[in-house]
Amino acid sequence: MSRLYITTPIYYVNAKPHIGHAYTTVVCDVFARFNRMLGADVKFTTGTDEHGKKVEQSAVKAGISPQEFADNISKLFRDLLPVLNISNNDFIRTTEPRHKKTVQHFWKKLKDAGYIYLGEYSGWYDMRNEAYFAEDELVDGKSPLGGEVQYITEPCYFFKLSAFQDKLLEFYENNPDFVYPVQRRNEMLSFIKQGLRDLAISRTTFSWGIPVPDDPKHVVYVWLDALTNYLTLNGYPDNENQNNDKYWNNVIHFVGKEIVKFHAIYWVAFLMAVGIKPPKQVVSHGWWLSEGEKMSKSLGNVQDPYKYCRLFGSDALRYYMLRELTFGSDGNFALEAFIQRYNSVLANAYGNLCNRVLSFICKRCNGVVTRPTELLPDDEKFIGEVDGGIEQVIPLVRQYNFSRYLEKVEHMISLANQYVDYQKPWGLKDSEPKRMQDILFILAEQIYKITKCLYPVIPHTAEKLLKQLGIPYELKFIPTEKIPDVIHITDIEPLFPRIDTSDIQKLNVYAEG
RNA sequence: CGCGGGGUAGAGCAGCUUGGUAGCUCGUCAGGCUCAUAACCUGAAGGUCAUUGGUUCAAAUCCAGUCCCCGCAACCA
Repeated sequence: MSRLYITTPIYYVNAKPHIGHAYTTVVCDVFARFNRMLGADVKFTTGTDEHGKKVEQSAVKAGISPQEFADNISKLFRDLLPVLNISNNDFIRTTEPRHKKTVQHFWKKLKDAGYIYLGEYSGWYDMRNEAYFAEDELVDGKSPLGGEVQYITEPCYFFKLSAFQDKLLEFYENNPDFVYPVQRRNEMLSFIKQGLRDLAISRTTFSWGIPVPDDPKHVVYVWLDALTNYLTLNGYPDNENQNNDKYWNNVIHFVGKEIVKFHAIYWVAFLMAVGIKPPKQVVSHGWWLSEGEKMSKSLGNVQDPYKYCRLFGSDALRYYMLRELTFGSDGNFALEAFIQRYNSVLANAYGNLCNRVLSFICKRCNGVVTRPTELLPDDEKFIGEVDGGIEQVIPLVRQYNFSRYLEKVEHMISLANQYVDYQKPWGLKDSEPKRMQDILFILAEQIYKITKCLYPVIPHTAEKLLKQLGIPYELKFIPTEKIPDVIHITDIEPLFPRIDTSDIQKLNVYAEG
């Protein structure tokens, strides 16, 4: 059985979760569920990143301890998981003892390997942005980030990143698919080729962090701290030999485009330094704009995932996010587009298809249909097209092409609606009742297959439909999967009730309140 | 010569890596059906794929130039 270890980044607790966090998590969940359905043993993890100066400052501002502050926000991230129906296997907080232990162990390993040295960092320091700049980088006496700067010297541990330039290039050469998509890979390559400078990996200007072993004046740089979570979650250091670990041999890190560098360069170098195999792939996605503009707190247009789940259900949000965005690119999150997709695809095409077929079976066949003894050419054509669709869907998901995957499924739904219209079972109830029930059975079976395809994206509704069909959910997924020879249908209800588009304003008000 | 993304039917997007009938959703118009969540099905109109030039038997797709739009303080997937 193939194993897979899928991770979200751990989310920084400086602010509450927004639609972007939800997106990354949902993408991972869909990928995890799909692979499980194909028979993989999937470990899927997420969590929160809680150390660092910004959290410390925010806590001070809020008048509480950093730990309390982190507790509060971390809870919002954790509580979002069931709301989004996420199937993660673990949730980590960087403030947990198990993680502290891993980070300190990892640090010692890096040091023993000779890749950490004590030096000092001096330069123009932008207090607000916690970053040093060279003289020639300053703009009008301020940092390029706009903050006031002062010249300081601070003792600091460094990681010899410069020693990994050639090794990284070689690694990229040997693993052409390491960074997805290819544009991001090219960015990484040019970054490496520009020349890598040693990385400052400790801080002394604040204390909210994991103390450096044997030198507790320093705390570990947040990114080193955060990245190490992937090891903590895989049992390191108790499970010291990660290179023989089946999960570790198939790690896929899903990340937003802004943090590719940390995963695809720094993290790889850290792991190389201690002799642990780098991840298999870093997969990066784009950003959501909000109603056409960049999402930001100051613009007040941050999209709240809780709101959409409350209004339309998590399945609808999951579907919209995966279908709307071409994976890897930026896209626009808009209520109107959300409702349009919901109504046209989930309500009209899919929901109505299920409803028209199942209620027909209830009304005309007393809820029971049995497998036909023979198929007509039309039936075989239809079934063949659905099976063919499923075969196309699998590679699309493996290639992270979620929007085209759903487009394919939408096409399969359309084929089913065509089949209903063309076969006109309602015209056969008196003349050819046998043929009528054959048609309905075939439809029920294809609906089942289509629903299986949709399951990773809309797990809640998919289970509901299977229940209506009276078929227990099984994880396995075979393109030519068959349902039982006799189907009993009971308790039908619409899967996705139509949204009244004239009520958008009201919906907004309701959602805010 | 700052960096990056983008310009494809009325709107929003896919296709561009691996050149070869321009595709999807919505909208519009005209039919059909009546099982169904006023849903479904069929057909039609609508694109010189920003622009110029080049390569080629053939370019939305490759190459070069030009124009235009968006992002690049912080928060942050």
